[in-house]
Amino acid sequence: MGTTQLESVPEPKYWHLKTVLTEALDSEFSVGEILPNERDLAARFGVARATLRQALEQLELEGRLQRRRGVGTTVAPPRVGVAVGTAQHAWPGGPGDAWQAVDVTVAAPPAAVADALGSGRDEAVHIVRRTRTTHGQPVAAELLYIPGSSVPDLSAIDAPAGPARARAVLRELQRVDLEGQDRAVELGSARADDAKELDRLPGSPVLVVTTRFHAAGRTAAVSVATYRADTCRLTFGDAGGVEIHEDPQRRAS
Amino acid sequence: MGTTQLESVPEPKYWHLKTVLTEALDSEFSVGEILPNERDLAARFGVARATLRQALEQLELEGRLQRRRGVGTTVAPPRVGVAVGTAQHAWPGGPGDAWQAVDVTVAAPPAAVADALGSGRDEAVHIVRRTRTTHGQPVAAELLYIPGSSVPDLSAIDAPAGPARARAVLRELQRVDLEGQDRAVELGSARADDAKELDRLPGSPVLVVTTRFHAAGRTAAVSVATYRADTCRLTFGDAGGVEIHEDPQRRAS
DNA sequence: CAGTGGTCTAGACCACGAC
DNA sequence: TCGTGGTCTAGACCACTGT
Repeated sequence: MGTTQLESVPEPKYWHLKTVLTEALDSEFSVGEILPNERDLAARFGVARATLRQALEQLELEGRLQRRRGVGTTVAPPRVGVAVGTAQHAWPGGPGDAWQAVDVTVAAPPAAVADALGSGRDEAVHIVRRTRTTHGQPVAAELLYIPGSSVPDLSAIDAPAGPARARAVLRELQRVDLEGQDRAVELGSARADDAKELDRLPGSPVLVVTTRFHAAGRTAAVSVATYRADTCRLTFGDAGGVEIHEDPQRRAS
Repeated sequence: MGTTQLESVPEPKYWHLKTVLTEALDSEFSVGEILPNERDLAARFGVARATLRQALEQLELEGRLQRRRGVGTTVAPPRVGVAVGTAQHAWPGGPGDAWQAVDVTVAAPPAAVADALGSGRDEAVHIVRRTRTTHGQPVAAELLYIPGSSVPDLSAIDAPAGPARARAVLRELQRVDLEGQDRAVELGSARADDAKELDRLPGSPVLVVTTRFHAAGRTAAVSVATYRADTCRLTFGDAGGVEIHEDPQRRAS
């Protein structure tokens, strides 16, 4: 008898749906095109709307679709390559920095950040909020934690709250000798405040990039940047080169 | 009257649930502990099981929970820091490499990889499969695409299919002068084959690390590595230093 | 076998965007 | 006001794990 494993592991419907939709996206749709609404699509495929949504959610996670409440579902453009590893050994806010300062506050950081900074858990630090855009679209929101000991001359600053004051704090930072930095990338979900900056719903998947800046033999600042996982591909260029513009996981047609 | 935005934006139930569960995890549960099953939890919170699951899914995405069919839901240990940026300017398979070769085949790569290699879309390349484990747990699966032109002396290899032959191909690679490499990280979902290696369900979120190796003025190899997003934090150490062991997004208690 | 998480259904109502 | 995606319900059955 044929021991060829035939249908012995039935594929979930949403998984099969995803495959079908992926192929349709590759061959029959162009970037920006609007798909039929979820109720129509579900009816067309003969499944419940929840099942159809499970497939759409995965495609959105993979950056193939973009869904907006009140508008519809559109075919997403290829992910944008966002340089993260460039300008190594440079403080944030230096020349060529891709970020835009928003404001600065003084408050106690999250416990994990306080530990990284080696400061007390209730010790207040400067918290600079910055955003990053590419092609006019917001791609990342950042919180930059700077202990007062890293910017000693801040007392002279009299800029009012807002971007001007944030930039003033960053300018002070440039005066310190930066010895090195290290980074970590992990998956997270957008907090309410970040989601707002990124024009996404809270809970959307984000790539969290944590950078520690070392100076004077200790951690002088910590940056926690959240990038939109649906639209971004983080690039770490060790050597100059052209960007990969297509999803390497995407199968050959 | 009071323009203080009071409850004008009601929080979704699953979002509130997630907050409550997060706090409970922080204060009342320890790593490895088993949570009540989904039906009981849903009843306890007075919501439908689907709503409860929406909260659990996000917590799993954030690496706080681990769910296994037929077993239950457990409190996940903190994410493992996995070094990705170390041993720069070294071919895969060199000394100190954390990967384990599984086998090697010859086939045409996905279109995106073929483009990166500058080879024809139907041109076959060597495809080395490798896996990576930490603390006994599988954390990543890799496909390494090597054009025949990068390993010219392969004809002499007579190792049988399997790990031995894969290692032989990698050994040939070491003979070429590596000029540089660049990397990209993005969010993806596990294909069926990778999911199996990673002991996860197909579609699970993964961090896809694409590395291009440059030699002789061209791209000599491309690696596509998929890391379990739930258990891994990818580290790019530019400077020696201690790892951050806690989730920096996690709020202070 | 019993118990768990995974999939699926057929509805309902809500929040948002555009007109 | 209308159409969209987002949330939620109360069930059902399936696939897997351990005993």
